[in-house]
Amino acid sequence: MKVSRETAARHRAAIVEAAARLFRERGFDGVSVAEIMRAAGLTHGGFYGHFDSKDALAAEACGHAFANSVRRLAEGPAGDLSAYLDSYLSDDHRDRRQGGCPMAAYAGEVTRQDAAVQDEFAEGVGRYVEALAKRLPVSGGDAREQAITLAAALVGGLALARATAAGDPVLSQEILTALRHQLARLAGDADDGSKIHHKDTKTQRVR
Amino acid sequence: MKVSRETAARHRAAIVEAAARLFRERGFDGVSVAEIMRAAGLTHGGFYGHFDSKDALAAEACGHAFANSVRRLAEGPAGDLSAYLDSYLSDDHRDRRQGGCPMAAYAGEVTRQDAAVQDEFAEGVGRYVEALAKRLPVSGGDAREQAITLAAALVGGLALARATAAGDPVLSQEILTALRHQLARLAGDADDGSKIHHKDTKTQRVR
DNA sequence: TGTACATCAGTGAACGCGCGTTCACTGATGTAC
DNA sequence: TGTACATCAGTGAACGCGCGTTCACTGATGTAC
Repeated sequence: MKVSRETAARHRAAIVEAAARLFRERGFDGVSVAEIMRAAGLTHGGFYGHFDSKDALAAEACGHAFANSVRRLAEGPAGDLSAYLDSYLSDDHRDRRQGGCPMAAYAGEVTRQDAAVQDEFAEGVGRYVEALAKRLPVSGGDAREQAITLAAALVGGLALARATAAGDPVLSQEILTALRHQLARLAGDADDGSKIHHKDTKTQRVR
Repeated sequence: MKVSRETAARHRAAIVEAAARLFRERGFDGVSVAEIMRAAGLTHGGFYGHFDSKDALAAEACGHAFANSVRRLAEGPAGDLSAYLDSYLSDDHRDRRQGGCPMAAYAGEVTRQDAAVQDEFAEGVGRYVEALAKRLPVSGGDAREQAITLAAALVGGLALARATAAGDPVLSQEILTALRHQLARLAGDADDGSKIHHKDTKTQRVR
């Protein structure tokens, strides 16, 4: 049966929302269109009234996830990343992928997806790096290089902690702990040792 | 038709070899059993004479890839990782996934695979971290933490460079370059600036 | 060493299944008068 | 404002396809004598 335009718009948003969560939890190819529609409270047949294809939805869901992720990052205080890093490297972020970092969730399989998904992903990474550079306690051209390195360590660390969680839980935990320790020096928190911060941004240490 | 036991053993090895390459190139779920058998020069029907299931092959292929990866890492000189890092973060490694790092290839999808694959993966990560710690220019308990952080940055950096290669080739290149710059200070190469190496391993800098 | 036959690695057709996508249909919405 | 009807969002059965896996068959291997 037909529903009001307003309801239809809400349905469309619910589909994107459900897809963004399910895709991050189980991968693009691990979730069926029918499953997404069910999660949105609808039946699968109506899907193609909202989207041209599953690929088109994947691209939009990717953009949606990045928008949330970058907003959360940009909202924090400049010059102090410690709270953000601790939350990114938390057990909770490792274990509940649905609302988590789209880079850690999608990086491995985005190359096997539609070009539209790859475009959305690359744009998201660009915006994430930019937002991260702005929150670093350093500035200048070096901030961007540090932001890229920090992003890589976060994404790789979270991905490895997740991937080893079932096979070797102790190692998984050790990965998160090690990264929290080692990356804290980049975070710019005020409570660490005395002569750690140099005026020369190039001497910023990891440990 | 029947073949000699010797030939059959060679066939089995060829299947594992082909699987290890194809799985890294296109993911576990992106390659069919028939495709692997074709790559090994056989037909798909004979597969189940060698392996109980596709999952069982996936686990063995994962172990095979890690064995090669860890051997390559362990072969290099202790105290100088610069050549290894440059090769890990090269365009070639980004573009030819078939023989590349199993962590970067599998991390994203291993949680959706059989338990045997997850076990093999976790064990491989453990051996990789151990081998990497041995090659760091520092020692003691801190070496292990640094090895984990370095591994995370390498895996995350390579994964992000690959994932953005199609959508934003400039960003992809920038990621590799930034990591080569930033991680060089951990590599222990002799040709970098003067007062960079402290006796105190805890002051090892990333930049 | 040579022969006779049981073994079994490999072949290719066939299976059941879940997937993305299509389509005829339904009935509430929203427009034209 | 009220009525009549065209529109179109959502339903659920059906499609074609590729997948992992099974199986009857083939014929070279390798063993028993």
